[in-house]
Parts: sequence; structure tokens; C-alpha cells
Amino acid sequence: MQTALPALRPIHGRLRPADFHHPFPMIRVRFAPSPTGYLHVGGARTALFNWLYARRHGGKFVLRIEDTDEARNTEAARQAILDGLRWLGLDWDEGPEVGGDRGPYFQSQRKDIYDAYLARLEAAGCTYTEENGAVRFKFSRTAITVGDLVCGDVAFAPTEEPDMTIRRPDGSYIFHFVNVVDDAEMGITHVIRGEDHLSNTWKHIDLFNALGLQAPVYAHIPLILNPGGSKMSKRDEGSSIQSYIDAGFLPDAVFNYLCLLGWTPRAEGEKFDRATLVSLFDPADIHSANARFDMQKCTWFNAQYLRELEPAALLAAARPFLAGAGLEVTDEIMAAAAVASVREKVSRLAELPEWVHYFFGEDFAIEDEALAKLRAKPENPALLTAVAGAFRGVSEWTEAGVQAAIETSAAQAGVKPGALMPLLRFALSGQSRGPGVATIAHRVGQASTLRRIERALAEMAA
RNA sequence: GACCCCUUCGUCUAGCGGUUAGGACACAUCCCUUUCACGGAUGCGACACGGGUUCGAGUCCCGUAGGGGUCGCCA
Repeated sequence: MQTALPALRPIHGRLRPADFHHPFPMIRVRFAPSPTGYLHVGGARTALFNWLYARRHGGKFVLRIEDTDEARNTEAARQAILDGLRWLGLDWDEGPEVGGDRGPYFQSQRKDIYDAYLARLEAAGCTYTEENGAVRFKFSRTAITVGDLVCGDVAFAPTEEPDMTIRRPDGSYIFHFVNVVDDAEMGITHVIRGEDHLSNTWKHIDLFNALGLQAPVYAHIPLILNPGGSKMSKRDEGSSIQSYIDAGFLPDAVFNYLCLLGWTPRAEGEKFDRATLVSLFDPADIHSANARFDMQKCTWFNAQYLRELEPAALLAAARPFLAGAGLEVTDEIMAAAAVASVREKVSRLAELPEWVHYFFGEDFAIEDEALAKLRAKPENPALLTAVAGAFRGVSEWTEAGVQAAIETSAAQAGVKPGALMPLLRFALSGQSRGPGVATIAHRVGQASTLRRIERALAEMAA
């Protein structure tokens, strides 16, 4: 455990935010989730802002698991948090599965450290024990000002609240105490956290002061609200990071969107890559007003990122979703071309299978509406048969070759190519929407194209 | 109830005393087009309210209202 503790130098209430610029040789920030549930979008953005700050200044991003509440902790939740952070690309420099020299990084393994700090507090005469064994911290009951990078100086009058419990009768410790101890022990210089903690920050400063420690610089970031305007909860769409993974969001897109909730980079535009976001990040530009979550805009960002993926990269990202829909990739080139052909038509990867399934097999369902249209005009079977004939004669089965064959048979039938397209689209895909007809025909191949037309003809006659 | 934070188009926001209050998402219309989309163009649409300060206020101050948060032997 660290024994060299910083000297008491109360900065809160003395300095203004403008004076806070980098008085530290090394910036150390942390994300300290409690493994009691899935990774929440608000928590993810808190982690994101901390990560950005560390990366911007070459500092350290520490991950600390606050698992002091044994009854509510779960292994699944711990894993979900790590997975979610990794998915977003928020790598930590110290913490679980990574290590570091300020560990352990699980509060459940730091009891001896807390005991030592408690002894120190007791020695300073700042605690007292209740009949049942619970230990309380004696508030100083002085005016305390929190110097906050986002909210400015926030003054709190001497409190009238009862003294704060810091240790339960069973010997386990309470959040406020372990949070403060660990931030000191781990050398955290800046605490960037949700604004829901602002009202309690004076308690933390009181604790730092009683311990003779310098409190970190605080930056309380605005909350992410649901569309209704209240705090995001489990029930709200988009509250769980896992839901983005499942829906087929790209990490870069979610990363980008989350940045813009409560922060506006000083640059033109909204779509920025990570490196740019890192270089632009400044806590001073973080807003103090809460922001509502907008799934439509988040989805728009995802569509933007999806569209700039190369076919191979898109296929790689789409793979789990294709597999989930039972589509087996046997031809890499064809599969890549298939997903690329609908890149502009979807905004989430989970939508992909329904747009491309007919590339992967011929037993697709034909929409009722499509069949009705095929049957609507008596000349349709003849037209389709004619096109099939033209297709049979194509020696170079390229997209251009297919296109030429369609135009030729349209001319011979005395109709516009546009009249043939819907018929072919229905026959080849069973759907009324999708990529260009020539693209589909080319990719599924000549033989399959002819079989599909045969099948459509049969369905129409049935 | 006490305390803290906040308040510009429906949403995210620009604005840092003088602007026709700008952009993005969404929505609407048009163009492009074999479909669906993409893209392009146009449109719709906001300074919560009331007092000050000032030659002049979205910008500064006070109040009101509204929203959010915190007051645990949860984190």
C-alpha cells in the first residue's frame, strides 16, 4: 500500500477552475463501476470521457471495480462491464485483467487498506462508533466549496445532515469512504463522474481534509436522460451497451454519438474519428445541462459509419448477424458483395439478413404482394420467359452482360427495361426492394438466376 | 421538506452585449432513380416567464416557473 500521502493542500474553495489546468505531472483518471448490473450507457459515457482525458494528456486510465456490496455483485455483471468497455474500445491502463502497481483493483480485496485509513481517521478524532458497531465519520460542519471543472465553484453551507456511516457493523465499508480512500491511494488526479454525485462531493472533500489528503479535481458531467426527460433506466431503449452490440451498432458510431451527448468538440461537423476526438477533448467544453438520448440520431451515426466500411470489413462485422439468421457463408467474395450491395439501405447490422438472405439460398419466401404483382398482368410470364431466354445466351455473366441482356429483351418485347425490372426483382429475390437487379443476377450466378425464374413462373401458374 | 445543478427549434447543439439566432437528427416537399435507399435542394421549427443593468440582452444580475439530481448501515 502507498504510504507517502500527499500533504494537505485544500484547493477546493481556494482556486477557480481556470487555475486547474494541469498542475499534475501525470494525469490519472478512473472509471469505478459497481458490478451490480449491465454496463449502462451513462456509465459508458463517463468511462469514455475519462478515457478521452487520459489519452489526450498521456495520462493513465484506471478501472476499479467497486464491489463492496457482496449481496448485489455478480460475476456476470463484472464481465458485462469489461466486455462493454472493450467493445467500445476503452482500454484501461490499470485494473482487472491488466494489473498495475496501485492494485488490487477490486475493492473487495482492499479491506486492509481501508482498515488502515480508518485507523488514521480515528487517530484524528474524526470518527465514533455506534452501539451496534457501525462507525460514523464526524462531519467538520464547515462551509465547503467544490471547485468543479464543469459547474464552477459550488458552495455548500455547513451541513445539518447526520454524520455519515463509513463502516457497517459487519466491518464492511461504505461507498463514500472507500471511494475517497481509493482515489487517494491510486493517485487519482481528476474525478470525472456523473452530476448525480455533485451533491455528495462536499462529503468526499470533508473526508480528504480529515485524512490530510489533497482532494482531486472534479468534473461533474451532465446526465443522459431518456426521451421523456428522466434518468435512463433499464426499461429505456438504448440504456444497455449490450443492446447496441445485439442490434448491430458499430463501436465507433456509438463512441462518436456518446461523445456528443454533453460535449461539443471545438470543430466543424459532428462525425469525428477517435484520434480527432482525443485531440479535441477538453473538460472545459463539457456542458452543464443534461441531455436526452436520441436513438434516431445514434442510428444515423451508425448508418454513416456502416457506409464507409469496405466490403470485407462489412462482411466481417456482419458475420455474426448472418450466422444468427441461419445464413451460411460459403462464398466469401459473393457474401462480401452481397452485404456491400445493401450498405446504403440499412443502418444497423441486425437489419442485414432480411436484405440479403436470397443471396445465400434459393428457397426464399416470395412476398404475397410480389406474387400478386407478378400475376396481375397476363403478359408477365411471357416477358419473364423471354428474359430467361436472353439470359441463357449470355456468355460473359457480368453485371454489364446481364444489364445488356435485359435491355435487349425489353427492346424485342417492345417495353421499357423499367417494365421488366420489377418482374425480375420479384423472381430473383421474392422482394420488392433491394439492390440493382443486374447486381443480384450477377452475384447469384447464371444457373441460379435461371432456376429462380423457373420457380417464379411455376409459382405464378399455381 | 432542505440543498445542488440546469433552461435556445420535437431532440442534440452553435452563440461567449449589436446575428435575417447557425448547424445536425427527425419531419415535409422536390430532384435523381428499375425498387428500396444514398445523395442533392428547399421548407417547417427555438432564445421558459417577469423584472432589472445597458444606447443595445439569447448573451450580465435578481426573481418566478419548470426539469433533473442529492439527502442510506446502495454504489
